[in-house]
Amino acid sequence: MPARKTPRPVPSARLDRDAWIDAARKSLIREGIERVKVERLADDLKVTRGSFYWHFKNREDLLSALLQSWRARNIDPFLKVLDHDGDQPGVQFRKYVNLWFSPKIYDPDYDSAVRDWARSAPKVKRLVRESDAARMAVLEKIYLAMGFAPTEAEVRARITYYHQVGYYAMRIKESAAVRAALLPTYVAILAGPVGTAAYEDETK
Amino acid sequence: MPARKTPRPVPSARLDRDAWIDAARKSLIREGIERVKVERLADDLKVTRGSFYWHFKNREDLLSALLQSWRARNIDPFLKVLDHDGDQPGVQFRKYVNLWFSPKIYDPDYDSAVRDWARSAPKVKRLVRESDAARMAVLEKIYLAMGFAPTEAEVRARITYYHQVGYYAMRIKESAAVRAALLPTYVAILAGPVGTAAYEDETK
DNA sequence: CCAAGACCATACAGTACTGTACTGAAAGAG
DNA sequence: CTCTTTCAGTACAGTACTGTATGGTCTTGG
Repeated sequence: MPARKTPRPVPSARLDRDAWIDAARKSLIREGIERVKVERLADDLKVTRGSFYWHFKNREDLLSALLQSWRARNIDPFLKVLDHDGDQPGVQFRKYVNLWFSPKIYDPDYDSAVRDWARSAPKVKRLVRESDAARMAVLEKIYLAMGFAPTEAEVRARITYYHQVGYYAMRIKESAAVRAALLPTYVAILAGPVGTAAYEDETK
Repeated sequence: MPARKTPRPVPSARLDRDAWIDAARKSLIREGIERVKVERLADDLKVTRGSFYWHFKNREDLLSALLQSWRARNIDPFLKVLDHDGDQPGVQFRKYVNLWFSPKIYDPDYDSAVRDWARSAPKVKRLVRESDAARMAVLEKIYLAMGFAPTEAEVRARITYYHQVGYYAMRIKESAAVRAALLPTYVAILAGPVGTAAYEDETK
């Protein structure tokens, strides 16, 4: 094992696996999985497909790598919200919601595109279903900690989560200002007086 | 669709435009627009593509016919909820929500599939955006009539509508019983005490 | 400097699709 | 019964893709 992998300042324009995966991700988001074609990606990257078949066994290989990259990137941040046991529910709620406003961490278009992909790919469908369940369970725990009764906590978690999925599925492009202006009303309706109080405590 | 065609008792197994559009719709819902191919549809319908190119100019012609059929089928019912001015807001709300539980009238999978299609087709994107705005405006009017303040009516309309889009985007398959059991809690959270009272008045 | 790997181009074979031109058959109107 | 319309099959040309085989060209460690 050569412990000395030179961290070089990009001397060559040559590609690695990640370059292809990245191109595939962009294409997936813009045009859907059925238009993620080896030939087109090669054109985008200004190389021939010869390069691709050196890095990947075939198209399927690329797609499963792409799916793994999505998993690593768009799921974990939501689960980590519960990591600090000392946090008040209001803080956890705020941390969770803030992720939806943090494009550097969480890319909702990527989520929507993978969700579309799941339509025709059972493997993808399974992974998306698991991810949704995991992220929704976090919300439900937060609502429970806020003091809502079990059924109500479940329904509030659903409404909050589905609402967010729907919002991004609709691909609305609103300014951050507009979203921020409506946020307090959202919190009041979804988290109730308890949530609002806790939320405001923490934003002071 | 002004003229009335002869109501024939299906003497021949021959196809008309609608047969192709119907096959296209099913394929769209199951596999996405990029897999709606003339060749595959011909296989499904057990004919050759010779038939297709008699009914349609080309593939694009089929797709735009498909989009029109979606529009006629999945938009109008929601707009008609406001037709009877005499209805109480609670009644209108119930009528609206009931559409989501009426698979014979409204097909949410069709909606989601068209929404996916919109990703890569600007024309579709525009139509979907208009449809969403129209259906959401109906909800907002209902909430206003219930007595909510403008901003709150807007946010409640958003939450309700996005939530529904999200629910169907996630392709959850729950029994009607489960959904019915949670419905009162949904109504209580989304429509508040006012909506609940009106809703219950009308379901007695 | 030079051999070994890492990366890319070229050429080929094959598949799935679109669209056009033409031919064939079957049903209803006269 | 024939003629026209309506629908479907056949044949062809062309495009966009996948995947394989093979050879070429840089880069780097020894």
